[in-house]
Amino acid sequence: MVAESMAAQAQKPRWGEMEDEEAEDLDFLLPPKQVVGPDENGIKKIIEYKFNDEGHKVKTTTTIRVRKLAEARLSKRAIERRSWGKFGDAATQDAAGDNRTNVSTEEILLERPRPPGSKQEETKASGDPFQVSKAGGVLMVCRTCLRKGDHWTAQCPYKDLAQPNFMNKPPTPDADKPGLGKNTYVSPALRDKGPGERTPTEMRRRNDENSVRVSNLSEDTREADLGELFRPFGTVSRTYVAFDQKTGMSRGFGFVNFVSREDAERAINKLNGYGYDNLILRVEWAAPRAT
DNA sequence: GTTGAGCGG
Repeated sequence: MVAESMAAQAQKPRWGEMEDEEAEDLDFLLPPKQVVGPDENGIKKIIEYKFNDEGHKVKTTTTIRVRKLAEARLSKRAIERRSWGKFGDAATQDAAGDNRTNVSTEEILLERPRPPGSKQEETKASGDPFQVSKAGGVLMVCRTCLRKGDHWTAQCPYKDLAQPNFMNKPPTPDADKPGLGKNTYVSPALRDKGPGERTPTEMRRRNDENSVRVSNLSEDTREADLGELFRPFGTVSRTYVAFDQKTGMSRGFGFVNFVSREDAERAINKLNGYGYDNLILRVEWAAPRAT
């Protein structure tokens, strides 16, 4: 049965193979292909024999110039490296058992994966940290200074303090913290700070004073673009593009905050009226945000 | 003409 089908196949070759088989048979009668060179000038000759349409034997000589290593822009070091043996993991693994290439399963969060307002992410019932902490007895954690059980964010003593002098001279609202007697040495890093708390310097506060408003943005301008545009003028602490809550479309304006007011001023002077994405940018000091 | 999100007991 098996032999029969094999015999049938041998007698009746598939049409796609016919030409190849024919050629193979004829090639057997021809002199073998010769390759000469390449010589020191990179000249390589290939001599082949074929049958033309009339069945006559034809000799074909092909001359090609092979690129020398130097022409391929390989440095001497690179040429030398070609003779090295494999090392590292590659020395003990063949191509089949290659585990040097991995597919990453890491989650990469996109900047704006969906328009805001569309309900897709549901907070799991047990996933809310505040629900858990309430049940666990931890009541208040201030988001500004991370102090626990002391005050809420809105009542944080640091909340309304002015930024520059404040950083040089930290206030001491909690001098009576347990374990921090007045005569005990406390390292500068931990001064006026309990475990898990933020020093005033660590607290990130928005600095609206150096806030620059940018308007007439094209609708595909994103925060990263604003960063690139304004970074040359100085350290940018924050960029923001206003998006419509419902449509997710840009509202055509945004804000850039600078660490230094002077940098912000230079950016305003240079970029106001600047052409960007076929639009004329408007750059000015931002008014204090509405409550 | 157009000025920002989050934030609770």
